Amino acid sequence: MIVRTRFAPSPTGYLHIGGARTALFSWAYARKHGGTFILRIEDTDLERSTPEAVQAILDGMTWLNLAYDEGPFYQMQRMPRYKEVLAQMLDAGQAYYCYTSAAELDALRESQRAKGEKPRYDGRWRPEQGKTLPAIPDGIQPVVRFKNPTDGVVSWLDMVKGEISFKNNELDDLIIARADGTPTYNFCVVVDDWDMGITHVIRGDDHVNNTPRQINILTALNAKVPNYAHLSMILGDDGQKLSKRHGAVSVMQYDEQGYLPEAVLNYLARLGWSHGDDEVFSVAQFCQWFDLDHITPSAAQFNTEKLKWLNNYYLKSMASEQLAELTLPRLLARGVTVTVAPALSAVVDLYKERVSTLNELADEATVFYTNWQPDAVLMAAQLSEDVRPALHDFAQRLADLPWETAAVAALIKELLNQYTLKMPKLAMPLRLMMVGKTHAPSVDALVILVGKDTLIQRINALLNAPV
RNA sequence: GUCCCCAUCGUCUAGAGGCCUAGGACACCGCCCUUUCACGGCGAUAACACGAGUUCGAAUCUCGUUGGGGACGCCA
Repeated sequence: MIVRTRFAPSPTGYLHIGGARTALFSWAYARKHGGTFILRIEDTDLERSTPEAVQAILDGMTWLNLAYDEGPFYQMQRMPRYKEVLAQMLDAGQAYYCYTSAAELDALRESQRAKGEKPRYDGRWRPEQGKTLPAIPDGIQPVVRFKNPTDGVVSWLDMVKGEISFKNNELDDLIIARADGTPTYNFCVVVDDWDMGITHVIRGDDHVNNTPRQINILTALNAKVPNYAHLSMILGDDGQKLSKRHGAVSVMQYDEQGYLPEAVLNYLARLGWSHGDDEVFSVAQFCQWFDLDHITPSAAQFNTEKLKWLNNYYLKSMASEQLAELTLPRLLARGVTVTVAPALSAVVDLYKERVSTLNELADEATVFYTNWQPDAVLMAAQLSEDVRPALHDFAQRLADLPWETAAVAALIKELLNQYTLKMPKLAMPLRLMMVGKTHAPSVDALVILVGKDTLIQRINALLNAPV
C-alpha cells in the first residue's frame, strides 16, 4: 500500500500551532513511508474563507518547510464532483430531501435539550417502508440528508486512541447538502478522501465525532475506509485551551519572535510524540523515526521555556555567518545598519550561546552599531578611583597591542598585577563602556569586537569627564 | 444533559505484567568551571488521580469513582 496523507485546513485564519503539528505529523508519516502528502483547502464556508487565510496557511507551511506533493486542491473547485455523488446517493435512496426549516430545527433541538436529550434530527422526512411523508411545503428549499443506519455500531481502530465505537442510533441523519445545493463539510471530506485515495487520515481529535458519520457515508458509497489517527489538542502554556482570543498564535508569530523553524519543528515533534529519550533531532531523523504508535492520546501543554531551550540549541549550533544573515534583517527592522566593524558574524559568534531567540541576538548586537552613552549612575557605581590609572594605562597600551584576545587578556592581567586590582574592578567599567551593561561576554573578546580606536576614545572620554 | 475521548514529576514524556527503589528532557535549587552573565559539567527536589478486581506479581489488564477535554450547526 502506498501511503497517502493529507492536511486539510479551512482557510478561516492563520496556521496556528495545533494545525502546524497536524500538518507536520501528516507530512512526516508520508515521508517515513515514501508516500504522498496532499494539501487540500476546505473552503466551502464562503462566509469565513478568505484568500488571505489561504496565503497565511501556505506561508506557514513554507516557513516550516513542509512541502506537499499534491495540491493544493480547493473544495470549491470540486463542486461538480460533489453534486454528481450527491445525485447518485439520492438516486440510490441513500440520501433524501428534508423540508424542515431552520426554525423548526431550532425548536426541535431546544425541546430535546429541555428534556435532557441529545439534540438531533428526528427523521421526520426520512423515507421508510410503509411510512407516509408529510406534504411538501411551499416555498421551502430542501436540504439533503444522509440516511444513516439506525442500528448496529460503527467502529474503527484509531491509530492513536485505539478502538473507538459509536452506536448508530446515537447518530442522526446529517445534512450533506444545504438548501442552496452546496455540499457540507462531512460530505466533501468523504468524497475527497475517497477520490484522492487517502490511506491515513491524521487530524485533530475534535474530529472524532465526525468519523463515524464519515465512515457510514464512505460505506454507503462502497468506498474503502481509510485509517484514522486522531491527534489530541495542544493546550496553552497555562493549560488553557488555545483559541483566537487566547494564545493560539500563528506559526509566523514564532518567526517574528525570532524562533528558528527547525527548533519549532523539533519542539512540535516532541509534543505528543516520542522516540525513547531523544529530545533533539533533525527533521531528516524525525522522518525516519516517526510513527503513530508513539503518539500520546492525551492533550499536551505547550511549554515556551522548552522551546526557548531548543531554539538556543539550534542557534548556537548554527554557523555564525549563516546566523548573521538571519540576524541582519532584524537589525534593519530596528533601524540599525551594519556598515562598520565589527563584522556581524563576529558579534553573533560571541553572543549566540547566550540568547534564545534571533530577536535577542539582534538586541545584543545593536550596541555595536549605534551611538550611545553608558548609564552615568551605573558607571559611577562601578568605577572606583583606584581603577582610573589602570584604565589610563590600558588605553595607552592598547594602541600598539596585537589585536587578539590572548594579548588583551595578558595586558589586563599585567595591569591588575601592577595596580593590585581585582578583575571585576577593571572589567565592570570596561563592560559598561563597551556594551552598556555588566552582564556580558568576557572582556577580552568584547575589546576585540569594539575595536581599538573606539575603545581608546571611550576610555579617554570617561577619564576626562568631569566627576 | 447525551455521546465520545483522556489521566506518570510543575511541564513534555519513557514505560506493552516482573528489567521500576519509575528513566530522560525543560524549568527550579545546589555545587563546579569562571572576571560578571551565559555556555558546559556534576548533583538534588519532584509523579504512576482514587477505589475495587484479575494475577504469584499491576504504572502497565478489567470495572467503577473522581477530575479534565471534545462533540452534539444548512461551521469546518
